[in-house]
Amino acid sequence: MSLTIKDIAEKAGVSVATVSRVINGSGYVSEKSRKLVETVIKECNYCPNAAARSLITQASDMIGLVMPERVNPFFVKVYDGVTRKADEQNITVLFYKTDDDEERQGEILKQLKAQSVKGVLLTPSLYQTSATRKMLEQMERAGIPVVLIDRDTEGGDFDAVFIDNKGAIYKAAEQLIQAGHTEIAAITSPDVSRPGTRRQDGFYECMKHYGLEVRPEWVIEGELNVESGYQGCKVLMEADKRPSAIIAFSSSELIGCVKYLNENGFCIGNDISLFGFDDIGTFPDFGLQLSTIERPMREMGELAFQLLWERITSGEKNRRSREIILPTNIKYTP
Amino acid sequence: MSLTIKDIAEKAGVSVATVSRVINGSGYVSEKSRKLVETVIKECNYCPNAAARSLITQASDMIGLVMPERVNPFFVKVYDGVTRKADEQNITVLFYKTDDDEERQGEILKQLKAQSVKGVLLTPSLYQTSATRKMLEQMERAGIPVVLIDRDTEGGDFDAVFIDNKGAIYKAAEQLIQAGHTEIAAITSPDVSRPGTRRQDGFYECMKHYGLEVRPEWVIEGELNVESGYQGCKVLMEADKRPSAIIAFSSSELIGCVKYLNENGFCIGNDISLFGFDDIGTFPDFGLQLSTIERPMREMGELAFQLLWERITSGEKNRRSREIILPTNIKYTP
DNA sequence: CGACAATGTGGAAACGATTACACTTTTGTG
DNA sequence: CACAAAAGTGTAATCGTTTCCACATTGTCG
Repeated sequence: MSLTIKDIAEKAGVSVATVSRVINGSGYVSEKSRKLVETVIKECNYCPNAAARSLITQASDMIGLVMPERVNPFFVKVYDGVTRKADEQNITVLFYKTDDDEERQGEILKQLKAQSVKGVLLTPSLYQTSATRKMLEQMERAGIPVVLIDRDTEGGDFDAVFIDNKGAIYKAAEQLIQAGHTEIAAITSPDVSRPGTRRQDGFYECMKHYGLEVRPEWVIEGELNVESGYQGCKVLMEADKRPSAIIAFSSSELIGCVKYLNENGFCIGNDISLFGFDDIGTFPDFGLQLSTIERPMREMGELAFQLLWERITSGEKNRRSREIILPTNIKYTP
Repeated sequence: MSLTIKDIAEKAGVSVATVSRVINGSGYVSEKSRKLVETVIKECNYCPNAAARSLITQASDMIGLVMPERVNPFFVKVYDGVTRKADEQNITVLFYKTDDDEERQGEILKQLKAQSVKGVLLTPSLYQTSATRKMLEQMERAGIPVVLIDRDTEGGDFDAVFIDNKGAIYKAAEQLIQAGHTEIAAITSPDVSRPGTRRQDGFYECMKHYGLEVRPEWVIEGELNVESGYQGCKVLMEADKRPSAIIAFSSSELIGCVKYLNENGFCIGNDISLFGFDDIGTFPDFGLQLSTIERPMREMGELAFQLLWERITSGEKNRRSREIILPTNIKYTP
């Protein structure tokens, strides 16, 4: 159908081997041949067939990025970071979502291996079965490095990039305490995931450290969505005793709080202090007086890619696995 | 390295042809052989090499999605729509960004062709040179269908999905007029792109239709970013004669307006009415009284994929090219 | 000048799948 | 029961590259 290397060879009056050498810049090629072949290639707008090349070299110029979701702002920004660095190396990123479905995740990994990707960046699904384990082992054996993002996996020691979720909530609570707050409530994220439990740890640890009581009725279990933030906030504000500050453990819950407070005539930053994660935009732009915890999401993606790239290029040396824990940044608005 | 079809054939005691037939569900295979091969495949977790398959069939299970940016909320949502539908067909989407660079765009298209993608979804870069034209022609000839998204291209008639940008601004202005506004200002988007000019058309047309004057100093040229919205709003509000309503032609400019108005103590919806595109979240959640134009971005991606898919599966029949113009949805908040 | 390295080139064997073709066995039909 | 059609199987060619190897040419040095 399309032009092949053979056509180019014929047009240039050389052998396919020579054309190949020109394309890959390998082996000996005379200046004359090189120039000749190059002009023919340009003229014909020839582009070597990726499949054929991949088949013989047992490699491709792709990596896989496997995450639970695709539109969630957190993952979008991580994706952005990854592609920024990947673009630099002319690597194509295959972005797959698992919907936190283990089965699906296994299939995706299998497919990625079939595509001969150079490596895989993975945010493992919450619950783990053997399917993934099996595939990860196979990738390992096939020399396809894996780097984890944001979530841990049991067994297998991989390079990984995490966010300091515990420290984030700790710092947020500390900030509030230092500003004089003692009655602090939390709308948590579910503790099925590591990030979730770490955030809870941070909260309890900070409160304990400063000798403050954690009222059980002031710890509301959120569900990572706007609605649960709204309802949680409602419960807190309608209680006999109101907290003076609320920490929302996710951006959706934070928005839920904002929504409730706005609808019910509370003045944020005055009637109640709000703290939360911010994946959305910049709240101050909207005239909202609340404090946020900022996670370096893009940087996370960039680092993950770099870790992976080192593994890919270093060829199995350097076998101790590295774990990077990125600090968050507090934007405090009194 | 990995298991090949040959290994499976040996283990199952059949020929590679039979294994291949089982995998592809083609040709005659006895029930006995089928079961046997299937269990061996499952046992070994075998997955056929994508490159080899692609090489012989001259096809892949991928399509290309080529857009100016990757993190812009508009494109993210279109991407979401595309992948939703693509997932259903087990198609992998290669998402490339051009940065509105023609050169780059040409390279990407070339690469996509090298990958034997099944089709391409494209939002062409603003300025067009011959590189893209050349590649599009080549794709056409190679039987790779192309569907345009959001932006037009000169020459070549492709299937396309657009948003009714003219109607959007027209309806917005109309809404304001019917609510009694006569002094309406606009912060436009640059008229280098089709969507940009169409929006301007809508504004002028509506004002003309209702016999209202368009004051030149009330039409500020924005630049699709927060800063230009902020500055534009500032100019409008500091003028001797203030408009009673502002239409921002993009979401970033809208945020810029909100920011300026908040910082300077204006009450949105009271001192001034605001209308704009909304790619961000839902402003009412943040307690903001402003009206927005909602574009069906995800639907746009879904439709674009469907158009492409029909082209891919229908094999060159149905050659009149279709153009879909999607209506926007006005969320008016008095 | 002869030997040996360095440089340049092309032929042909891979890579791992699909599939046309030939062949054997089973089934169906009058 | 004969004979055609249908069902089942395997061999080998093929896709478009890369790369090993053999070979030819040139340059260098004792």
